[in-house]
Amino acid sequence: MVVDTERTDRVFRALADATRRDILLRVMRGESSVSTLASYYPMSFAAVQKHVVVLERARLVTKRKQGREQLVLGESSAIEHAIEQLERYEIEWRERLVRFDEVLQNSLKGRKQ
Amino acid sequence: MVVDTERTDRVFRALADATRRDILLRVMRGESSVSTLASYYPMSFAAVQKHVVVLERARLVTKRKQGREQLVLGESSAIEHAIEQLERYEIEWRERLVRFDEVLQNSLKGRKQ
DNA sequence: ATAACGTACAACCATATGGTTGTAGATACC
DNA sequence: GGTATCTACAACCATATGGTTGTACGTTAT
Repeated sequence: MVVDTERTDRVFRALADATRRDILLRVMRGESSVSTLASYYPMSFAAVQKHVVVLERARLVTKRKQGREQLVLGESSAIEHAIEQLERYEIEWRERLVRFDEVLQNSLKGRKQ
Repeated sequence: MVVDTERTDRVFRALADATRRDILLRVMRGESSVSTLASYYPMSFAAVQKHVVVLERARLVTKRKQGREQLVLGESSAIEHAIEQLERYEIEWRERLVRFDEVLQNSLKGRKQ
């Protein structure tokens, strides 16, 4: 079950930065050129361009060339992948609660006897 | 809306490592001492202890002392926090699809006239 | 043709990260 | 008491990360 860790690593790593999360929100609302994105943040164009590369490698965004611009667009599948990963933990949690409940039930039965 | 970025950073950062994700799965199944956890991985006790600290700072796990052992337990609220964050992106995505659909509908109406 | 714009990428820097070994303090065992 | 176990933490190292500036190249505008 240690499949896909590379991808999962990259997705969570990409999401672990506030600037990248903000870029992602913007490009899920609609595609935007890299320089337009750069104009929103108090850092150099190169820094923003690097953030886009990180998002791209995590497959959270895609780019398409239009003239001299590179338009960045959010990709929903990677988000879904991340949510699926997290839901595994929720499932574990619920199963744990169920087991706890069983133990509780058994101990109550024990008392009644 | 730039609230809570520190916490979100820490949660995603903590999840961006396969060893930490595995530790998290184990301690959501049931609490475990740090040295027991360490026995599962091909690295030093100190390395695993550091991973636990990272999970702890992200509030993905809690510790409680029992004798000389420190028992680590998964915390569901941080996972839920992370899922909530990700669902924001899903919502953006759906809204984007709705807008796209509206544009499409309008262009179809336009043609009919 | 030349200037301006948008992008990519290299080189560099400071700091963070993930690992190591070693040391020291509590607690449990004999 | 003495020894083994569990944990925490410091010091260290190599590499990754997030930022910078500078350069090069293709595209658009004058």
